[in-house]
Amino acid sequence: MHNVNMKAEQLHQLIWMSRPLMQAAEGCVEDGLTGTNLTVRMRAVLEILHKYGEQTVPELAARLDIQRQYVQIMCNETLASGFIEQRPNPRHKRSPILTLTNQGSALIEDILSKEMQIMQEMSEDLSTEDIATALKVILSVVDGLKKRTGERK
Amino acid sequence: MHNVNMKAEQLHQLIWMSRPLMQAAEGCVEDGLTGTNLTVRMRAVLEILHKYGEQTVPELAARLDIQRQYVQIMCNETLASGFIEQRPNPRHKRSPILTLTNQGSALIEDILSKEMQIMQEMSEDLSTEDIATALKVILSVVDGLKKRTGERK
DNA sequence: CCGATTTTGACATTGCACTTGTCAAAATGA
DNA sequence: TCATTTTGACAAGTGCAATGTCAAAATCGG
Repeated sequence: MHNVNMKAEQLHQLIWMSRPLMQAAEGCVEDGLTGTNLTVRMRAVLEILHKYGEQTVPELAARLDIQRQYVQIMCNETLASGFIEQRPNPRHKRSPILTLTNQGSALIEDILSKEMQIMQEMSEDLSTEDIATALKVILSVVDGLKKRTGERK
Repeated sequence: MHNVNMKAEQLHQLIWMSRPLMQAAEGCVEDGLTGTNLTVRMRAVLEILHKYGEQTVPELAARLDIQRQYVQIMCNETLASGFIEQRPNPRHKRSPILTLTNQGSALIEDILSKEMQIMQEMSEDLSTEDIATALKVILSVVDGLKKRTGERK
């Protein structure tokens, strides 16, 4: 009984660390972007393109889970700075496929490798099992929260 | 070596779950607020006052880690709706102490207990140790990221 | 006690990260 | 072929803040 409450309270505490965690992460990323002419949201576009390959704006929007209109703006900015380019889309003539330019590809790889180095440094303090456990718990919590949202609708 | 990279990648994945986690958490909280005339930020004011006791606006701002000017607005809204009230501050005559009204106190207790019930349900799938481990990892990561931010300055 | 500094509340402005709505061209599907 | 959907472009609005400024009040150092 008391044990149950302790679990619940720790879970509560864990969940509300998500905001500080996000802020710390974004701050760190932003730091790594100084001198690159990239914004955080342009970096996000490059990262998805690098990870999942070339794709259209609506596909990116689905992946990022934000409105396509806004993703369009992000992508137009990124296009303007030359880190991505458009390629004709055989499947849809109005919606070109976005791909990394050589410059964009080199840049995102450099950024990601520097970020990975930070990850490695930080993971030195932690065991493989603990990290895996933490990830598992978080995935489970996100899932649980989502299931419980909007269920009254 | 390969192990090191796996740790780093899992950590990376964990960190970028913070946004979905936060959104899911806030969505769930918002759900629990329907019908209460409370907004998420008013709830935050009530929660801090409930947890740490009566205090002034600047103290609240420090606790929430946001600008006092904005906290002022949040508190004025909460004052207007009658969930908190002002009490003269013996230590500072311009800065009244904010305290929960009976109504506010009952409301936040009700909200928190409903939230705790959700926490308990979710924690059923997870062991006490795993939750503790996850919390430990997250605290460590937040700490590590913060240390590495702005260090070039 | 006094003058300099700090704290506080109030108000105004601005920025950011999105969402929402609309339109027209184009593409798709029945 | 014709109704529906997709897409890019554009406009407007929203929520959550940060930032700047002011004046009254409070505090602090001598």
